[in-house]
Amino acid sequence: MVKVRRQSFCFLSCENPAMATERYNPRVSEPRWQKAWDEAKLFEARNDDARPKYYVLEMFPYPSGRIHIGHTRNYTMGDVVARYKRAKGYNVLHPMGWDAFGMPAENAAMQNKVHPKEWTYQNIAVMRDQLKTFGLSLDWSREFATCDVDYYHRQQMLFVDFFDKGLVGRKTSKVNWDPVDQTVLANEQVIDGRGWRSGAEVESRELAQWFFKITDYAEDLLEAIDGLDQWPEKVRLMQRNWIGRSEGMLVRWALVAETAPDGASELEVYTTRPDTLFGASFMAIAADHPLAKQLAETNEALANFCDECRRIGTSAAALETAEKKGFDTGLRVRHPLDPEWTLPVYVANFVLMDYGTGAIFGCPAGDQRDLDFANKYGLPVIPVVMPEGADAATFQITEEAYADDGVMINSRFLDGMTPKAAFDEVANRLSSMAINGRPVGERKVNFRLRDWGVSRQRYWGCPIPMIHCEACGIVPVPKADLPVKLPDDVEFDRPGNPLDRHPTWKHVKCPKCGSDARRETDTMDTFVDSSWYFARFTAPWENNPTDPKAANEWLPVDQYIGGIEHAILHLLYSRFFTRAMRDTGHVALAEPFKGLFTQGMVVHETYRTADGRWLAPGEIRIEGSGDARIATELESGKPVAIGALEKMSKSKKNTVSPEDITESFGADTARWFMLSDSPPERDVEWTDDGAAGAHRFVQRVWRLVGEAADHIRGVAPEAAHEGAAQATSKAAHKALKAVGEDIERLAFNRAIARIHELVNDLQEPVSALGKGADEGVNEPARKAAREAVEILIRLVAPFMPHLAEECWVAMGGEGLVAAGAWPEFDPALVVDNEIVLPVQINGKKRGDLTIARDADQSAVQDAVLKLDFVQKALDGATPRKVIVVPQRIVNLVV
RNA sequence: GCGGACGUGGCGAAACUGGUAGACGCAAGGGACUUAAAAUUCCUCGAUCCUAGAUCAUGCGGGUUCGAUUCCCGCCGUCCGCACCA
Repeated sequence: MVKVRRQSFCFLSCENPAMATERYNPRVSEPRWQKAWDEAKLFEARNDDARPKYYVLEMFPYPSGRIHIGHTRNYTMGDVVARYKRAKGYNVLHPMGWDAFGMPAENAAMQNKVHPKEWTYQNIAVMRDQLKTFGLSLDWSREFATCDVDYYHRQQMLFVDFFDKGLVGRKTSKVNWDPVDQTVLANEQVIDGRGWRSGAEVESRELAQWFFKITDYAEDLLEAIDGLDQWPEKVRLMQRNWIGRSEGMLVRWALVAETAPDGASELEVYTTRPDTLFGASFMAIAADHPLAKQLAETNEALANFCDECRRIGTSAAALETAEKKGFDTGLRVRHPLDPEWTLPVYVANFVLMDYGTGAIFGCPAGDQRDLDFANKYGLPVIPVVMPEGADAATFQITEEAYADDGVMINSRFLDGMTPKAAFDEVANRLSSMAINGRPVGERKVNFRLRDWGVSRQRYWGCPIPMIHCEACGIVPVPKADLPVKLPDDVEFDRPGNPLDRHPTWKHVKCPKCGSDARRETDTMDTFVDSSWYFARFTAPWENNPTDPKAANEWLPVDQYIGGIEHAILHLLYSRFFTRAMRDTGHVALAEPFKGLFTQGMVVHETYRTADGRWLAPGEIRIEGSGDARIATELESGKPVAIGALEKMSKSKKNTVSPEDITESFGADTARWFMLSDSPPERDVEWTDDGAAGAHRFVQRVWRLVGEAADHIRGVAPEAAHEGAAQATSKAAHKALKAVGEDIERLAFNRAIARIHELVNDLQEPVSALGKGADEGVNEPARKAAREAVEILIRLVAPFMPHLAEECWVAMGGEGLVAAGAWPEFDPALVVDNEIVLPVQINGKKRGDLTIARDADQSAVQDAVLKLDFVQKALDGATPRKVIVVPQRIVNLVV
């Protein structure tokens, strides 16, 4: 059988005289209803609406040029929630905007000689039109792009406020330099030693950078994760690990004077295991430690070793198994609890300068790295913790360190304690001792989280509103002088920052002293732009960054939907920003996103020719099915290898464009398909069969409604509580209850299954309406059918809003479905008076018992014992045990 | 290496706090309608055994329980995150 990729459909019913209904034509209907919603301004949220609010937001897109089918799944999920909540009576805010600054616009400028601004706004125009064909219930009146002067103006105001509040800093530090993009990257943007966007190997450079002091909030950002109970556990865990809190001590070790270089008298280390202090056998410092640098000046071998460590440091990913290496500096330190005991100081390649103090004490018995190191250099290994019940006299550590809980040994006054008690004992002793006027030991909480470097040496970003003055130092641009606008006349013929080489832009007068000064030419990391857009949506017309009243009413976002790839960066930055905005008076809350949902991707098979070219789905033909499928290239007729399901990407050409679907099947079909079958958090595979199946269902609903319409138009809807029609009403009300619950849980695939069931259940009663029985007798059936079909349309509406409107008209309904209320289910119709209880014998199902719902335990038991198959199984004996689980099951043990 | 998630028909999956395993859909096979196709519609569809019916089936091996896809222990596999964090 040959399958053609896309089928054409005749939209007129093809010559079936029994059914006069035309096929549903989305190409005509969809634009009509989009226009109707638009004209009614249905989705424009008002800030003065008294109804309870609901804020649903999908992560806004980068305007790369085309909307991707993967985007639309994300937006469809949000749209189902938005439409459902609107129907439930909420004042819903569901906005859309564009994450519009960033590198690709500059790349386009370099390659195609288009100005980044022009490129970006053109892309936005195209993508906006594409999005609109999906019939999303978005409030387009609040739309903005982060590259709008209006938006980045307010971002500069925030930057100045943060600066005044001490939340912005500037420091010279080692940064990750991306040699391809010629810019600095945050730690989070370096993945396996490579730039997250360019993929180039990142170099290490010293630069003066602007920082947001996210570490000021480290403790709070960590603790508040506990309260984010509507976030996926996975994301919460990832954030906890990223922040990486540890409790330990700073310990200052005195240097043995004869071995110390000029001016150095102590070595400060950070440790989480002061309890193992008596197991120490060496000190290790980072190659970049000041002491190492000082010693290297007069020790060439050491200098060489440090250089080697630095090189490994930058390409660490490949060297995960890198051997532990050290260099004995000759320096020695005194043990703080035994002045007679001195230890050697090494420079070691596994000690990081930017964690703790860049120096550690090595306890080989309790740490695998230290043990490897000690074994290599013949340093002593003294076990100080042994497992409970082991023998202290014989317990030894040779190849494997013991890092678990246990009992202290070989540790003088700590012997016999638990490590925890020993920790406290050592902490107390060291705290009360002094060295150079400071305590020898101090308790200290340390974080893995670093401050957020936001300087980027780029043009297409928000200018940092700061001025460098020789006399006054760093001076913020006065608010009255904001915005600092990007100049339009820039050249992209060379790498580097066009702002920096612009002839006039950076020359300004110092706002303080009036002398010649220089503008900051760095722009902000684009993650800054997306760290507060959700707040801006609450009052995008406001002159200040926010209207605090509006922001506080709308925020937090009730349901935020986006990709798992933002689990750390974007979400952590946004949580920081919200706190910083709180502390500068722009909002009154700390957590921006109450509910978070991370959706799966849309994936597609890949196709590749023998000579390695990727082919698009449209360039091939598939024959056969299952494992026997064979693909051939249309143009050449040559065989094509069918590859793995992968995230749709341009490079692999396995993309499906939204137009492919909307132009043939319509947006409703695409929306329905993308939410069917796969749970929303999982990936969904785009298949043509699946899309065609979804479209069949669109037509099926349309036919069902068309079939019913003639018989129920003008009939008042009313549920049937008795008689044959009751089954119809029960099916509808049960589905109504279930679908509502499923949408609340974002279980769209389950909701869709329930709607399928309802359509199956309604088919027979609807068909029966036409079979001309006496009108009086049919009246309850017609009323019940009317009600059930209305419920069906309401249930379908969040998923397939255009179809729902068209069906509503066919039924002679009034008003727009999109403006209508979600019906309420009748509790009496969702329970059955008679239930079917499965009956098990010894845990295996042997039959059913149909019995009144309210039958008590003994009645159930009596009825069960009378059942034929039970009597047969018992064969006259009495069961040893009868287990009756009310409303669930009966189990007999014989 | 550390941490986490997951593993159910040919496929996507469902099964609420332990209670009928496979709802719903896709694919497949067969029939009806049609000159024919499309569309529609009806039936079959986890495996094994000869039908009735039974037995076996939720990655593998154990355990707890009247009863386990669900809880516990140990393996195997897949995916994700972190990665010398002292």
